[in-house]
This record gives sequence, C-alpha cells and structure tokens, in this order.
Amino acid sequence: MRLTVEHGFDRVTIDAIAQAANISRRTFSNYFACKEDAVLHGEQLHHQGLLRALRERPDAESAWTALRSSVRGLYSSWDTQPDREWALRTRLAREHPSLMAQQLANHAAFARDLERAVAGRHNPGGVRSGLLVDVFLSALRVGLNTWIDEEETRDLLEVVEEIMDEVETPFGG
Amino acid sequence: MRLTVEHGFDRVTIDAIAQAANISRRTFSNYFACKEDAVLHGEQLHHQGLLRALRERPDAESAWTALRSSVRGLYSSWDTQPDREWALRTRLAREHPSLMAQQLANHAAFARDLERAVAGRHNPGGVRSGLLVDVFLSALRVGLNTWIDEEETRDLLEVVEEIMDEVETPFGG
DNA sequence: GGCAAAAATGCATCTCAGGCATTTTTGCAC
DNA sequence: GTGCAAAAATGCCTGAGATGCATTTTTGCC
Repeated sequence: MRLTVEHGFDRVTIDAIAQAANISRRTFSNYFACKEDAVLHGEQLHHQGLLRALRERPDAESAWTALRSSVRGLYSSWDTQPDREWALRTRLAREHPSLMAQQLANHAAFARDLERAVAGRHNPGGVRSGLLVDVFLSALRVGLNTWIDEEETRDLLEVVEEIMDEVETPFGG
Repeated sequence: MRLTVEHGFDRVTIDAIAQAANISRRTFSNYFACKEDAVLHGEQLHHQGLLRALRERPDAESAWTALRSSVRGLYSSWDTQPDREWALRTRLAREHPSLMAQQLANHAAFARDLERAVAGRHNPGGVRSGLLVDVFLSALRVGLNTWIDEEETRDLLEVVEEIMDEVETPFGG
C-alpha cells in the first residue's frame, strides 16, 4: 500500500513489494495470486469479520435484520474509524480497472458466503436470499462510496444505516 | 467461444484465437485488451442495446419504470431467445474467476452508464439512483442465473419479470 | 490511378503466474 | 539442547500476456 501511494499501483512490481517486505518474489506468490489480492487483503478480513458476526446473530432474526445487525454490531465494536486504509483502498480500486475487477470478484464470493449464512432464516416477503444478499451488498457498497465522497467526514456506520433505510423503501412505481 | 468449448477457456491462447480468426496476434490486442474481453463482447453489445432502449423511454416514466420497460421492450423485440451463446457465456463466467472478475467490472461500468441515463427522472421513494441501478442490475443478474439454472426452459423475460416483482416487495423486517 | 487515413502486422521488452526441486525455518518430542 | 519431520521460503525456469513503436498493408474517396 505504501509503495502504491508512492509510485502508483501499476508502477509497483511484485519484485518491489517482495523486496520491501523482505521476502522473495516467489514467496509473495505463495500467499497472493496477484498484486490485486495483496492490496485487497484488508477487505477480505472485513468480509470474514462480517461473516463471523452474522453467524452469531440469534436464529430468530430475519435474514435482513440479521444482516443489518451484523454491520451495526461489527462497526460499532471498532474503537477507531477504519479511516486511512479503507479510503485509500477504495479510491485505488476506483481508478484501476484490474483492482476493481478483482474487488468485485471478491464481493461475488462474499455474496455466496453470505447467502449460505442466511439460508434457513425467516424471510418476510418471500424474496429469494440471493437477491436479498445482493441488495444488502449494494447498500454496503453505496454506503462506503458515499462515505468516501463525503471525504470521511461522518461516521461510516451512520452513512451505511442511512442507505439501508433507503433500501427498505419500496422500489416500484 | 468455439475454441473455448473445445479446449477449455484457460487452455486457449490468444495466439490460437488470432490464428482461428485469421488475424495476427497483435491485431487481437488492438481490439481486445485480453481474452476475457473477447469472450464477454456479446454482453457488452447487450448493455449497449439496453442503454439505447432506456434513452428512448418517455421522460415521464420514473427511473425504475423506465428500467423495467427497457428490458421488457428489448427482450420482447427479439425474434429468437438469446439461448446458446448467453447460456454458454454465463456458465463459463461462473467457472473461471478471471472471467467473472472481468464480467463484474463490465457490469460496474454499465451501472455508471445506466445511472447517468436515468439521472433526472422521477424517483418515487427518494432513493438515490446509484442504489436503484444497482438493485436493478442485481435483479437482472439473478434473473439470468435463475434462467440458466432452470436450463433455459422458460422465457428469459418471464424469469426476469418475476425477479423484478420480488424486488418491488419491501426488504425490511 | 493516386493518395491519405485507418487498420493490421512484426518486433522487442517488461511483467506475470505457477510448476518443480531445493533449502531454510519452525515446532515439538526426547 | 538436540534431532527430526512438517511447513515455509526460495531459486530457477517456462509459457503467456500486455503494450510501445515502427512498418507494411488495406480501405475509402477524389
């Protein structure tokens, strides 16, 4: 991330990263399939955290409620805002198509995991869980982007909650 | 696409594609940045068609209605179902992470275009258009996947309309 | 037929992913 | 602490990909 800031993402070679991390080029490849994966690793951790929170929600909660509650619980458990790194990563992904592509693929994988995790929960409108999860992730993504566009002036959770409220208003008409 | 079916996506080199198309390797790169782009080109055409349809919708229609109507209009204007190629491409993208990543990046770009195209339209619940477009695309994607999972036995439009109806039921609770 | 623009090509270079064998480090029983 | 097996890290190598640049070929039009 530091090298990326200093020289730009596509001007940083894997060799340079390996060197800066005091590991061999080959070892880098043992841990990450590509540069993109390395940059987006923090996001993967976020996904894992959210999944863990979701699994701990009481079974009685509906799918949508459990998802919302997981976000609320996780984000408010942080002692500091996920400021610099998140903003940096998100901005980077906006500018670099390859990063964007990888990020979206990660999101799709995350969606599959979430879908499995909410399977079996009550689901008010009979909406299939794939759709529900997709919409949830859209809201999360739009929330993050809004937060970034506002230059991280508000609380991330606050922005996300706002978007989630919007999602709960009907789309039709 | 033919070579991919015969030998598998990742065993087809750009050289092979170029040779089969009677063009030089270099010319391939003049048209497509990578193999993935070539395979997904049909989808790009679909996006363009949908955008064109959207721009021709009457201004009085709300954003959501205009989006739904565009799909309805475009899909029912086809004389044949987009059967083989679509199913093939979608299944391929499911199996190959790099293809999936590229596809999702294309969807994101498409989302930006759609967002611009519906900007200014009436929007019932005051939902921001980014969110609206995202949800619309989720519905389209889920519809396509459902259609595939049902082995293309029904009409694609029918499946998509069904999902769109689901989206119009509230998510909250 | 001639000419300019656009398309296609060839070439060269830098980078990457990943298989395989080898070396180094780590964790643990003794 | 010593020895040993598993895990991690490394080095080397190959096939493939992206892309800049100069050159050749094709196309469209007067």
